[in-house]
Amino acid sequence: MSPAVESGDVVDNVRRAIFEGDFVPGQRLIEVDLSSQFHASRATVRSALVQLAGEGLVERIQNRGARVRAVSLDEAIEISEVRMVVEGLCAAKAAERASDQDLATLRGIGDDMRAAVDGGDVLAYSELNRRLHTTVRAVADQGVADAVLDRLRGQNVRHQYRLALLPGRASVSLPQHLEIVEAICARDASRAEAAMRAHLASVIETLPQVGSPAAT
Amino acid sequence: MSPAVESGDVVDNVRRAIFEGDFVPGQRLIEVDLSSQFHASRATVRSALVQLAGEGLVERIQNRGARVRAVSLDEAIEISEVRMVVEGLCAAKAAERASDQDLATLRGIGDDMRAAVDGGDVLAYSELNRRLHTTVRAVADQGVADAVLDRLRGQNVRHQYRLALLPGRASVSLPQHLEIVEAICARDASRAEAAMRAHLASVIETLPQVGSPAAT
DNA sequence: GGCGCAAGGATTGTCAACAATTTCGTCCGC
DNA sequence: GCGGACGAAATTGTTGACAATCCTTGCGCC
Repeated sequence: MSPAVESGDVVDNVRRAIFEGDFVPGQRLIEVDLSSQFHASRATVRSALVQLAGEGLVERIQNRGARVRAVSLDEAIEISEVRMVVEGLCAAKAAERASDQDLATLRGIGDDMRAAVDGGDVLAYSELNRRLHTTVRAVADQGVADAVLDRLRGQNVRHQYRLALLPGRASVSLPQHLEIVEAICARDASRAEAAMRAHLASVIETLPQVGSPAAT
Repeated sequence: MSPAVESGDVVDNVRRAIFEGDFVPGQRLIEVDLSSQFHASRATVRSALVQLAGEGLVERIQNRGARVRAVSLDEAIEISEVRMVVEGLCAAKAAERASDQDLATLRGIGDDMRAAVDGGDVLAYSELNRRLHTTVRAVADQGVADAVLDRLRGQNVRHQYRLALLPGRASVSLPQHLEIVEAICARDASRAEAAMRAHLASVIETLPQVGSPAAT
């Protein structure tokens, strides 16, 4: 059916299209095209583009339209540096605030990670990686940090994604992940922060190897 | 004159109005009112509100319009916690990257701060405070961190502002500021980070004393 | 007197048309 | 052959009107 589409949907659709690579970095986003593609009015699309520009996913230039923002390797590194300190903060908060239930969840993720690496299941490990970071942030219950991280993650999904597929990456990051879990379970805030920072520092070191992301 | 007003101007005008207290937290921002006040079309105002919502200055609810976002004390603390770690990162980067010229500038600010506190010039000290943080960020040359901090600062200007006026605050923060300068001048990244974090931790501790900001 | 409820006003969301700007191809002069 | 001016096409920016939604107010009913 020709769907009735409201404002928020267009934002979500375009965002998802960018994440999934349907719109590649640098690609022009022309308002009429999007409006026909998503069955929304041009005003709706326009508003969506303004919002996405605010999220840093889209670059808008006066009278010249919008395009998918391309993040350079240098910028991806800067993003990861900020992530490092903010996720470090979250880890510290998580160590302070985690309930017994939370700790059990974290330990479970750690165990599953070990199993995934043992079994050579890269995909499962990647998913667990995502879940560990998400859980730490949830436990930290730090809304501002969470919002900042969401923004930053959106901007370099492409770099992140390629990182997980590097051969041998898992065996490097597994002990780091386990150390994060242990530190939080020990309710040692500064150790948890240090562990998270060490992990992300290692990610940053690895980033140049994956290089600038090309098309899918 | 009835001025021709373009999109970006409305954003700037509304942002400034919020900063200067012309629009108080919680106040509704009605599109037609703003469009007549700033001599812009409603679509332009609308776009500006979407953008400001992205900056966190304005809260927009579906079909209910926009209002100036009120940040609670709790949220101000969270914001400052994130600032603490990100400015810490900037301080560390600044220590690594500062040129001799930069160091001279920082030392100059430090000296002026000492003088301002000696002379009891609270206003000058407040301005120097702002300049020290700005300079550190500039020297760090970390665009992403800079953008994050800009966003965060915009959200709690009101809290920040009141903090500087607390009696006796300057004598507490002066040595912290000087330690930041010294650490950067010693090109000691981790010491600089620690100094910056200690300073902002002290700010966070002080925040509850200023309380929730009332109207001007 | 309090409560559900409908009508009215106020405000936002959406749309289509128009104006302004940029971009790109073409043609002319050199 | 090459550079610059001209013009058409493409695209964005703006405007006014209309539709949808929410809030308020006043009325009837219990």
